[in-house]
Amino acid sequence: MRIATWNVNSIRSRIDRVADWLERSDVDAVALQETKCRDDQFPEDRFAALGYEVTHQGFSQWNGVAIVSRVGLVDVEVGFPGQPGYGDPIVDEARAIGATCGDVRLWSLYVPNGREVGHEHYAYKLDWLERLRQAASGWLAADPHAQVALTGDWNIAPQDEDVWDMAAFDGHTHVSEAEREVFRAVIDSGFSDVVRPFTPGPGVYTYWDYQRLRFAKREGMRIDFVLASQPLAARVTDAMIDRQERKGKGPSDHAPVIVTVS
DNA sequence: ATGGTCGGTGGCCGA
Repeated sequence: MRIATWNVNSIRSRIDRVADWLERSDVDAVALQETKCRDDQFPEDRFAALGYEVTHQGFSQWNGVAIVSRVGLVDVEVGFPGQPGYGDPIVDEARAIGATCGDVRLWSLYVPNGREVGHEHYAYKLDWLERLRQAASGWLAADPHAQVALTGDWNIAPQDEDVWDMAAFDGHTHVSEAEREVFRAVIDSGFSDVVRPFTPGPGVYTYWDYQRLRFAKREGMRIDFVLASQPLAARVTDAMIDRQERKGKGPSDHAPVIVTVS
């Protein structure tokens, strides 16, 4: 079984590329982020034509998460228990959706960006991650054999080598100690990054800003992760970051991350 | 050269 995660930066503008990629990638279940559409705008028929079921949560042009699967898609959970909202008034955001695909409990997560250290959105990001950690920790406590994959755009570069130049990020989000601390706390709750062992750095990234020729200059960030519960991690036989998908006409600014599970 | 690009939108905001 092959599972993947991909921040597509608008599913409507990317659908042709995503469909082409699905056809040749032999991926069974994909978590998508930043679909940037409402449920009724999601191009479900394009996935159905390729033999994939879809579940999606999207309210507007912001955020939006989906799971696409050809190995079953059951027990859909929109949002995780305790997931915070944002804004004034506080409203729910489409940033998390879970489903069981095959025997894997797959989560598509779009962690809040944070905007600036000290910003209201930054506090929201930290709270969101801590709440996620609490929920995920609870799932493992309830079932030590749970096959859980927390996948998505985490908007955190956990190590210095996960950005091309730490000096460029001095004082910015994604690299702050508070963000790294809560990311480590998720790991310490019983998950592991199952991609890194197969894609060692430095200089290995999943995201490259559209601006300033970042991709051509190999100046990226590693912010998209597949964190697997230990029982699932033990089954992982391969992983890759499909950076080919960052090339060509009309790419997302993120590459898909693919994991092979025995 | 202190910007540079995308996406969705609607006459900017978010990334």
